Amino acid sequence: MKKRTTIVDLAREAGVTPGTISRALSNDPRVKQETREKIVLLAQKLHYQPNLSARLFKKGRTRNVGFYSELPTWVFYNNYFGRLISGVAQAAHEDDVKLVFYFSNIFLPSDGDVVKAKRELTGLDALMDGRIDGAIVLKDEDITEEEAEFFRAKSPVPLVLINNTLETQGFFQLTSGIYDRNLVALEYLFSRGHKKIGAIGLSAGGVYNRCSLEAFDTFYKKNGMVFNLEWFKVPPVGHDVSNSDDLAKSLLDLKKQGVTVVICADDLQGIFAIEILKKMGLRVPQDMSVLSFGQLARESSLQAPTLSMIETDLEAGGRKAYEFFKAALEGEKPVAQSLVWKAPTDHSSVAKV
Amino acid sequence: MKKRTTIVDLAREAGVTPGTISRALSNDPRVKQETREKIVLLAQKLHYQPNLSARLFKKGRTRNVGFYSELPTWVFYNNYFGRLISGVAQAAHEDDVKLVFYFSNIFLPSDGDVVKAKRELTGLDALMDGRIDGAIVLKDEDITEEEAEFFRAKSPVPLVLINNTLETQGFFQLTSGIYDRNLVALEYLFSRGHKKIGAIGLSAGGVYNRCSLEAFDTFYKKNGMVFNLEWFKVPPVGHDVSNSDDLAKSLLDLKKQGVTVVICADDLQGIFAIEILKKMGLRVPQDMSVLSFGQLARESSLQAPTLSMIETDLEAGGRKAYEFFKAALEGEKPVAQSLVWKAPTDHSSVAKV
DNA sequence: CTGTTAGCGCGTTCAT
DNA sequence: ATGAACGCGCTAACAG
Repeated sequence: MKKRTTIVDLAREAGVTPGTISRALSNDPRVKQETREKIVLLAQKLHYQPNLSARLFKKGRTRNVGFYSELPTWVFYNNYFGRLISGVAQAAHEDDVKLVFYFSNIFLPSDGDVVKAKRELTGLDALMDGRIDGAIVLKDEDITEEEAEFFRAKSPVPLVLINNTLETQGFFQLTSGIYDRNLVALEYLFSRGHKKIGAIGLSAGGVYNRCSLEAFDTFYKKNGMVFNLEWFKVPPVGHDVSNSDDLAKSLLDLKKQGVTVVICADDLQGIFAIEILKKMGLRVPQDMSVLSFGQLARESSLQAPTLSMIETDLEAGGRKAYEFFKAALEGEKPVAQSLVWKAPTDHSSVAKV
Repeated sequence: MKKRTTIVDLAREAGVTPGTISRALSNDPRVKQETREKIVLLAQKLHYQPNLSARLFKKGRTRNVGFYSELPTWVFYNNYFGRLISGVAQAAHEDDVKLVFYFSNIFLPSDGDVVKAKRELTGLDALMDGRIDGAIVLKDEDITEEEAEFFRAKSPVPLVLINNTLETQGFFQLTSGIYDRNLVALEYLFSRGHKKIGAIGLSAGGVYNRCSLEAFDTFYKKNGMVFNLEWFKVPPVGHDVSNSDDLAKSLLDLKKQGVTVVICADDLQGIFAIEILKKMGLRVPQDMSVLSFGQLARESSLQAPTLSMIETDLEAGGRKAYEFFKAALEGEKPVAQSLVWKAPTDHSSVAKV
């Protein structure tokens, strides 16, 4: 492998000092035209590339933005998170900032070393390693107040929290808006005449179910009705949220109770639900409508006539997260914002009751 | 934002020199136990985090591996490339190396600056910016010999080429094996009795069609038969490879010619083909079998009874690419390898002819 | 055992 | 218009 040609090599070759090279290549007006031309030519000839690491190191910046994820690497082929990341990547690229990935170690075995074990515990520590100017943080669960306090006080790099449900003081945040999007869904379904609305949650104990239920409860109360807790189905602990057997059992029970529409946690769950309903001999959406959140994956678009989506622009969300990172770098006052969710404009996939 | 506490701050506070701090924290045996403990305690108290940028800068390494892509950022939510990237990310993470993304600028407008324009032209130049120890390169088309020559001679960082079809001397390579996988497909289909095999290609002029056709030609000749060029359908230039109208026309034509199975370029194309065949009143796989390559996306798994896949472990491929990067760093001799493609073991989705 | 010095590659002074 | 010197944070070599 070829050794890097440094500014010193170039200076030696050109018979000048490194300072002159630096000035010549950064278009400093105080350098003789003739010298500059000679240097530029020589730089091309020797294929000199300034070492950005060194340059940025001196400046105390890295022009790297971290993306921290506590989820496994399937975020790279997941329609939801992948699109979010895609947005971040685009914004960063246009800004000539590199996107660097950090994954938590919580799934890896500890080797017993205390320092390492501690790092594995919080994971976020790694973001303070000096290799990034700040990070966009995708937590699995809400950040604890203890963690928040620590990073507010000690972190030399700003953190943008995404996918949090609570507002954590002192951080830029882009929440996924589980509560919000369920409200949008409920309003939409009410407008289509649905009164008995079912839902399939995610694994028990998580924020998704909590926030969703809160939205259901609030909305039904506001309309002078009571939400039946039996209509909110939570897959057994440890089960895949798209497990066919669980889904079939839940859907059958909902149907028996006269539920007319089921809200699924993600598009995949929705697609499976539709398949199961059809196998049960039910017509979708006439006998049961199915609704979910996000953007349809390309493969799922075949389901478009039956699956209705409460939509959001995830790539725009990613861009927004990057903007927050930039704002935080500039020292601006933290802002919390939710993804914007919109009701469908094409009503063909949700029955009118 | 808090200022970083540096090794100097720590040294001042502890009443020792930076050298001692460095040794104490890197478990150098030549430091008194008492001193080390004092320093470790103080480091925790002040939340000192060694600046990895500085540390690695001195060592002349970055512990960053680049992933260069000439494809848009949908690689982040694409089932094929996303899984490949996922494998790279896992391997890098386990090795405590960060994954940094580089995207080509070929889709962005030039601002007229000559240097920038040149960079936008090749794109790969950016990989020599000193921020990474090497890179995994996902090109859209094969690397030109001119480019190859340049990087062989001038690049201070090793490049691992993926998705290339040609073997380029002097580089570690993981080819996607378009030729190979088609051979596997053809052998499998012959073993199931198929003699008239159709295929849908990608946009005209690309390597995919070229390599596929070569495989078809070779295989048929070897078996004393002639492959009918009419059986290889190429979508019109500029059309989406899953365009319904084009697919319908192609499939109808294939059926008329007595073709019994169609090989699709990717799983999405395959899924659409199945839908179209069904709409045309044909039974899949009895009247026409559909086969494709890769790993089924989760959403596509609903098609399992009808869509047959020539399989490969893409995450393993990503890991392999990372191994190649490591080997290249160690100065090992370049190796070219193809993804390993396997015929299905469950034959229910391909009819016996 | 610990302090001192030098230097990684670069940009930015301050001189000349 | 250019050279010389310094420093970013850290580690390694050399002293003591």
